[in-house]
Amino acid sequence: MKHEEQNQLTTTNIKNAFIQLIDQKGFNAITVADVTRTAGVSRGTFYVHYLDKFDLLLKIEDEIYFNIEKIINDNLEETLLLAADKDQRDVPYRIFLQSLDYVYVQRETIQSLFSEKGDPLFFNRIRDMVDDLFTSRMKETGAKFSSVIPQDYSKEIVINNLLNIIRHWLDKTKPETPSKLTGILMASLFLSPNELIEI
Amino acid sequence: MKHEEQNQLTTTNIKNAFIQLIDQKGFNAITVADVTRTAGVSRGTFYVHYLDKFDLLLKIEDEIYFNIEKIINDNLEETLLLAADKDQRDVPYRIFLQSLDYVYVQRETIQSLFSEKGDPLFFNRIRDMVDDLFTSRMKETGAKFSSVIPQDYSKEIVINNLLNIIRHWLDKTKPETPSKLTGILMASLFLSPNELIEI
DNA sequence: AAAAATATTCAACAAGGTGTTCAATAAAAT
DNA sequence: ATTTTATTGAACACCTTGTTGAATATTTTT
Repeated sequence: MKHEEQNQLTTTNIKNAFIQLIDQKGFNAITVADVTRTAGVSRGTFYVHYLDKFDLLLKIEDEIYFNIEKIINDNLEETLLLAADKDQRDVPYRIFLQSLDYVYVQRETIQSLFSEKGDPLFFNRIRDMVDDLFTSRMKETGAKFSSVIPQDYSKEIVINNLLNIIRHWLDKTKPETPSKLTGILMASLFLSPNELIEI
Repeated sequence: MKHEEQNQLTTTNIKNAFIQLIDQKGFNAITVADVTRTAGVSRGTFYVHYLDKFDLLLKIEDEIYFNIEKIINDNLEETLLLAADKDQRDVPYRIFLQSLDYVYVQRETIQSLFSEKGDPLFFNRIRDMVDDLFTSRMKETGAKFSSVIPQDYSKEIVINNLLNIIRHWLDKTKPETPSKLTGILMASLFLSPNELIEI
């Protein structure tokens, strides 16, 4: 086995063991010895690859974070090139669908990280990224938040609505297909809480 | 000083020191020695009152949890006694206002617990409580979630909308009055994300 | 083929936190 | 006057941490 392959194999084993342990006992309770025992490597090896368990967590999260960011950015750039009014309406739909396709593939890992046993800050980090992209997009298109209620609350509602739905989706044992959920997300944009309750 | 007063004083000092330390270094990084040093008591004393830092956290959270639960329950019971259709409409308004009055008084503590440095599970615990009360209330009144989108998503949106707004409120350096926020919460019930964005 | 670089293992280490225990002190309650 | 309660401070064994160094095996370079 080549050095690069060996390297790859070890870090993959460590990462898999780590996710497995998050589900079992939760991130906080994990020790480095737990991870190396589960991964079948020595404790010394762990410290060759990572500073500590936080560094390992960060590296797993970073990969997901930057992949999602790229998917959204690529879609936004494509849209700018077309610049026809008709195509602009598809933007959220396309972003939802392509992001969800990726999230669906990685759902076991993402679900573990998002869960109570995982890293609560990761959800916030993703939320802030979406928030930033959304905000700069609004500036570009000249859209503004309504002032029926204070603007910071409007923003909070719009962003959190989307991400809470996705988080709920990930928690389900039998999640809908990404395509189905994209439909739900699109529909949710036009529904008020009051309309979701029938008396 | 009487024994009971002394007891009270010590636990209060410990609790205050604990909240202060959550803001400073975050719950995870806190050691028992940190708490006792800040509170000005010996480490031995801490273990007389609490099992560990998790027990201390739980006791602080429990007080807030049960107070909020009581406020909501009292309002729901009152409403059942009146039973007139007109009064039923005020129910959410009264619950919001009275809950927020309490939350506002305790906002420093609650904000610390809800923050990234605090205990992310506490927000979920409050959310689940509100969810349970809301669900049983809907059964009593015969209300149902709409099926425009799957019902579990409808529920998710309604509950999270309210609690995310409150969390955002707590994060503000200059939060609105409880009365003002009650108005925002009531208005949010009739607004869809789409209506919150002006193109 | 020989030398150098890389990946891993194992054992040892000090440092720091954990939760327990116990003797000592002081004040309040009985 | 005696007992109960609250606190202190020190000592204890245990665990996890991150570091280090010597040993081994395999791959890469020369």
